Amino acid sequence: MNKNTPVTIKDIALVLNISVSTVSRALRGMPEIHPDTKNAILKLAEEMDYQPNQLAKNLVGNRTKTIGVIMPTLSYYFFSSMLNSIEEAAMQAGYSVIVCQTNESYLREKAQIQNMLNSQVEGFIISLACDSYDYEHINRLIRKQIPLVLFDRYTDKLEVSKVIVDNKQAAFKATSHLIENGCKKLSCLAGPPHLEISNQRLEGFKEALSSHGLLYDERYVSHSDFTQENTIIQANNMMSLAVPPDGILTMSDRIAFSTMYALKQKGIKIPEDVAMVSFNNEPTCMYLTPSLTSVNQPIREMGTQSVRLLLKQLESDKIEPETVILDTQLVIRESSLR
Amino acid sequence: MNKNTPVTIKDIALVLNISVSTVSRALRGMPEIHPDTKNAILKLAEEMDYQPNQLAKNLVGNRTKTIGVIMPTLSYYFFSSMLNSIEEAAMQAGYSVIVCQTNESYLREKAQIQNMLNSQVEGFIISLACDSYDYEHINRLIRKQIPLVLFDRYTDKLEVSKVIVDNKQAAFKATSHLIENGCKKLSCLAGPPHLEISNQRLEGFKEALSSHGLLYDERYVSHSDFTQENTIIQANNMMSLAVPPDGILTMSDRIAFSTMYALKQKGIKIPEDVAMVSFNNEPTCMYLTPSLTSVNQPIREMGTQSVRLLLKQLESDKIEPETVILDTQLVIRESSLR
DNA sequence: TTGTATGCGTTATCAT
DNA sequence: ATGATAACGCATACAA
Repeated sequence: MNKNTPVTIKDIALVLNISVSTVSRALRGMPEIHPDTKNAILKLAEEMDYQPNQLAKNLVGNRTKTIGVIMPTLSYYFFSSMLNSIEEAAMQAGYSVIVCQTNESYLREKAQIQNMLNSQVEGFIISLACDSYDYEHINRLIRKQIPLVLFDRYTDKLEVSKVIVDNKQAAFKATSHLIENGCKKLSCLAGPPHLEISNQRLEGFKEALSSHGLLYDERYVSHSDFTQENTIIQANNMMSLAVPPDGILTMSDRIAFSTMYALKQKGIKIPEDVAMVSFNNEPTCMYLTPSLTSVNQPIREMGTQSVRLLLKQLESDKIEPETVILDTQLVIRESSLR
Repeated sequence: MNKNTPVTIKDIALVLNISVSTVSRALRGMPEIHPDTKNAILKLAEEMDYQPNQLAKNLVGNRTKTIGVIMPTLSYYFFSSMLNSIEEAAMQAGYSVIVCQTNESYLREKAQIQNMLNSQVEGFIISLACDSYDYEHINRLIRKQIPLVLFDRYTDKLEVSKVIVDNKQAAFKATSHLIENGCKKLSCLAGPPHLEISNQRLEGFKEALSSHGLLYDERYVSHSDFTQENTIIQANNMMSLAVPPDGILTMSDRIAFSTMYALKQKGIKIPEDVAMVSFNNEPTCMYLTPSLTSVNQPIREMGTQSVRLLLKQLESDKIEPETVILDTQLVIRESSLR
């Protein structure tokens, strides 16, 4: 027996010598149907191991009840955890989810959105790739009136629904915490400069400095992608300044981990020589020595809200873009206390 | 303007007053077509922003060129990294990938496989959930002759293609390494007992003991799910034995991280009091203090091989199950050296 | 309660 | 080079 072609309602109808519509109705549990026929159909379907073809269903129904999720990567807890939360919320609403990773590539982002569109996803939840320097692909979605929500990696250049945290305020709190713990010379290892989220956090950093009477010095700010190699180089540069910083704010735990590694190699003590605060509060933070102080984002809530905003667009006839701004908590651990 | 229904080849045909078949041919770049008509069609398609409906294509073609990947979770580097590697290999072969996470639940595994099946995926790459205690859902795939590859979390109860590492040997090497570094009383924090992978590693652990003249003592072995709470309890129990272990083999970095955390709380020094070796070599291993010795699995290679085995089944008419066993490397770091 | 006919968007076979 | 028509698997309006 070769790759057997799947059994269809037609096959069932043929065997039972009835019409496909009757089979279709029975299988979907429609009311107006004779118990006997219904039972016969259900029994045979079971025996033949009938599986409905979702493609066909979706095609005729012109609905897929599927939402597409675009992630920069799934190799970081923040995003994979968001995915979990989105999936759960979506499932509760009767939607299923398909995901893809852009690996921070604009091209892949564009291509994947296109693919999902062709596969008839009904809406998108997107966190932009690092090098998404233009937004034409997103604008197309908007023009096509495809429901859409951005989270975390958003941009102000688009009029869309977003779920974000108050990044400026979070960075302000984090930086103030460093200052209050005695840091005088602060450095910021930021993310890519064209990421709005990065700039917002940098703003908060600056404001904290000035509101505590400290001077902002550009030489103490560097922009990194999230790679380990790059980050280590930048961290080392920073510590080689004539007056090295005594406190560092990193904008992602990924950056922080590499930085701590670099400092450790050089025998620089955390928090004694340099205090550190970071963003994301990945589980790894608590496993490090010293454990890492980090800004927690309410991942579960972000997932729920993203789905909520999307459903709102999905289920009503278009609606104003809406922005949900959630609170963060600074989770204080050893790396910033002295 | 309301949620505009997508433009189809029919719409294009209508506007140009030609037949849909001509449009279809032009769009697919078939040869026998007049340059003028072709250009007109392409131009209009562009203008109307036509997007082919993949559902319809797949339905008529009776192919989706899609493979389904079932992961226990994506929140661990090993699996999310495998996903990357699978995606890359699949893409090269012209297949796309859809993923889902079972969250270690048998029920979700079963349901998700069913969903993907209904969505006409052509084959599966699966790593079994922790509590997949029966394999009937997998057996159905086999009976239906759906191409299938298991990786990492496999079982010997199924005759299917697998991509795994030599777990017994890896555990043997890891354990021997501990013994050679002076450990006399070894403990093993294993995974769930019904996971073949867990048992294989336990075998290797035992063999290493006996081949070094050490006694195997069941009290020094515990089985944990991968949760932090559970692991911490078990680690603490282990250290409360009359003669606590001076070396611990953990079967996953997730278990190791929690264990190290527990030991740190109790002021137990690693590696001085207890040396540690683990499995998976997640990036976090190098960030810990002490850095964690861990068994590396060739993730990229595992992904490539999984796809290769799947393609083999996909593209020929059924083939004998094949098992690929890959080598591991023990990456020695501070946690095991003394 | 059941069957017939039509359509979902696309490809493919056969004519023309 | 182009068009008409059937088909993919299923749902549904309408008839019977």
